[in-house]
Order: sequence, then C-alpha cells, then structure tokens
Amino acid sequence: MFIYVRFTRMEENSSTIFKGLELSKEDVKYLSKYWVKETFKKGDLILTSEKKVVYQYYVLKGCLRTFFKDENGKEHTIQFAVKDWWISDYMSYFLEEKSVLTIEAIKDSVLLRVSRKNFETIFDEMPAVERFIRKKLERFMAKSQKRTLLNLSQSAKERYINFTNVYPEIEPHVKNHHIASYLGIATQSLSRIRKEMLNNS
Amino acid sequence: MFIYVRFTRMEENSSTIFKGLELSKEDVKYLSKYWVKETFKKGDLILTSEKKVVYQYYVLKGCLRTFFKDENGKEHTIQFAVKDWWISDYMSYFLEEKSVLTIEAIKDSVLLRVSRKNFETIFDEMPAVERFIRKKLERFMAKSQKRTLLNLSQSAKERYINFTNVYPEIEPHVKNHHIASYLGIATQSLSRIRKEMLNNS
DNA sequence: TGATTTTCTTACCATACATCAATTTTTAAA
DNA sequence: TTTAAAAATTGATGTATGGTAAGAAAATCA
Repeated sequence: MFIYVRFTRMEENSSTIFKGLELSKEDVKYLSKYWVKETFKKGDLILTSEKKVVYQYYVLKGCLRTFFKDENGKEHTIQFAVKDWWISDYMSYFLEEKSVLTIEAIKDSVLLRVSRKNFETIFDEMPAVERFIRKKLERFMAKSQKRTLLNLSQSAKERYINFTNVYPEIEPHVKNHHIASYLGIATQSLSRIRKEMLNNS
Repeated sequence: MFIYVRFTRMEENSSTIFKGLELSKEDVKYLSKYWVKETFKKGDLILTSEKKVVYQYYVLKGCLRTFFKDENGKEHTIQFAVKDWWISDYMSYFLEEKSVLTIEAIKDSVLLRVSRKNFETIFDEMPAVERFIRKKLERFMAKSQKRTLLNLSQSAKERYINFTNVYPEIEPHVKNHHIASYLGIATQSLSRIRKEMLNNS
C-alpha cells in the first residue's frame, strides 16, 4: 500500500514536469523511474562548486537560488527557482566544466533530481519529450536575452520594479539582499530605492 | 549549368550549418530548399523593430549586431555575429512578441534566412536536426548564464579584457563604440580603459 | 518568551563610470 | 586625393551606486 502511494506520487510528478505534453499511462510510468526525490532544509547547499554538475533539479516545493561567490567573497545571484522551475549550474551541466556556482535552499525545499545521462536516455526513447524540452530551451533563450537587455539599458530602480512585476511569486520568499545581488546592486542601494518608492506613492 | 552550380552551393550550406551532424545526400538536398540567401551592404538594417520576427539568419560572410535603442536614443548591443553564427531577435522569434531589436550589418554580409515555420517542418522530418539544435540551445543557455554572471561580477575593464579573449574573431571587425555598448559602458570609458591598458604593458 | 543572530536601514564618504564639450584621428565619399 | 563625416580621445565635472559603520528591526532559536 505504501509503495503504491509512493509510485502514484512519482507518476504525478511526470505529468507535472511535462505539463502540456500528452502522455500515455505507460509513458508516465516509464518516465517516473528517472526522478529521485530529495528534501532540503532552509540553508542547505544542494551543490557546491569545484566539481562537474551532472544533475538538474525540478522544484516541487520551496525556493532556491544559484549564486557565484567572487574573489572578494561577494555573492552574485544568477537564478531563483520556485515551484515548477528547473535549477542547476547550467554552465557546468551543459558545458561539462567544473562548477562555479552554489545552489542554496532559501526555504525548506523538495526537489526532483535527474541526471543529464538519464535525460539523454529519455530523449532517445521519447522524441516528444525532447521536443518539449527544446521548446523550453527556446523560451529560456529568449528570456535570457531579455535579461541581458534590461541589465544593459535600465537603472537599478527600473530593474527592481521590473523584477517585482515579472517575478511576483519570488519576491515574498527571498531576502532583500538576495534580490540586490540578483539585480547587481548593493543591499544598501536597494534599501534606498525601496524608501524612495515608498515616499513617491 | 548556372542552376546546377547554385544548387550545389546551397547544399554545401546545409553541411556547414549542421557541421558535426552526419547527413545523407538526400538529407542535404532536402534541407537545402529551406535556405534563402540574402546579401546586405554595410549599414543595412536586416530587421527593424515593431513587428513579429519570423526569421533566423545564419551568417555565411560578414559581421552583424543586434541592438536595442532605449527611450533616450541610446543603443545597447545584445549580440554580435560573424561567420557560422546565428542571429535574430530571439525575444520576438521564440516568444512571438513584437520585435524590439534591430539587426544591423556592420560589414557587407551574406546570410541564409530560415523561417521558424520551416525550421519546425525540418524538425518534424528530421529528428536528428532537432537534436542538433537542442544541443546548440543547451550550449547557448550555458553561455548566456555565463554572460549574466560576468556582467554582475566584473568591472568594466575586466569585462573588456574578457570580451577580447572570448571573441578575438569579433573585435577586429567592430567599432569601439559597438563594443562599449555591448559591455554596457560609454564609449569614452572604453577609450580610457584602453589607454590605461596600453600604459600598463 | 527572551536572547541571539541576521537582515535592513540610514548617514557619510569614496569611486567607477557617465555626461558634456572640444580636439584629434580615422574612415568614407566625392 | 581632397573633403566631409564618423569615431576616438581627452579633460572637466556630475551622478549613481558602492563601502564602511552603527543602530533599528526582524527573524530564528533555545
């Protein structure tokens, strides 16, 4: 009975991960064997730098971030992830270089872990999944170009306003100093920006 | 005779675009019908903003850039492209939004144009091509994350040094003010950085 | 709940880079 | 080749944002 429930849950996960994709019961069952569920406490590091990253993580619950620590010890947040987002050090995962990023659980989190190798196996077996992921990558590419564009053309204040508009689901879960390090500004500057915005409204 | 030569050339292009992918003669012939060759003079605009972008361009010869013009008229270079690179407004192309970017030929250029629709048709017919592109997208995603990381963590001078190291094939073809707008600094600042580098060596 | 740690805010000063304007150098065009 | 246009350089000055430090507020933990 217990096992039955566990399997049902894993199969639900396959449908969640590939939402929008038509999957037969067999497909769902086949896919489910590749997910490994992992639980992390707030503050846990899922992945630390200096080795090749072979896993990607799908967020079932919680909130995480990837960050880079520069030579002065300053942290730079590259990505946040909440429910239904993928997170990894994609420089390491895709280019097979040593990792330079750290993934940190900002909240207690439940993740599904998949290896790159397993993903390639899935692509071999199920072209529809490869197409689904290809389209996801395309959208990521577009959004990434947009982030570059905004970083180049907007002031810190504009970037902050844009962040709160584009990621309303993230803001309440993360500390201001995380947001500041994502926007590329000091936490004191963000504080000043927030004050100014309060006064002008 | 003339036609024969033209076709042979287009078929060469298919092999170039998908270099590394094993293609049969039939595959090459099939693919070649989707490329449209276009020639541009230095200074020409390949694509201007305000409409949906349905084409992607493969560079056979020349040098181009995509840029964004902000409300103050300031230009921000998002991407350069030289031989064997793809270029487009990917925000518009993939998310089907109105274009905000302009593509400009920095040198006389020869491009191969493909529509998104045609690319999807190719994917339907040739899963190997879809896989090839999927892997390209993965590498792009990784590099894009790296650009974000460097933009957040490096000074203008460090970003310039990094640019010259990573894109040695681009630097000789583009104006300094293009590089400055790619790095997110004023052309005067780049000039000072270059001067300082000359003095210290 | 109270104690301790972490985060946020504010003030002050420092700095990297921007802007403006004038000049020189390079590139393109006639 | 000469001339005009575009790009690069330089100096003077301005500004957004960074860094340090200290206190206030909030979150966490015993």
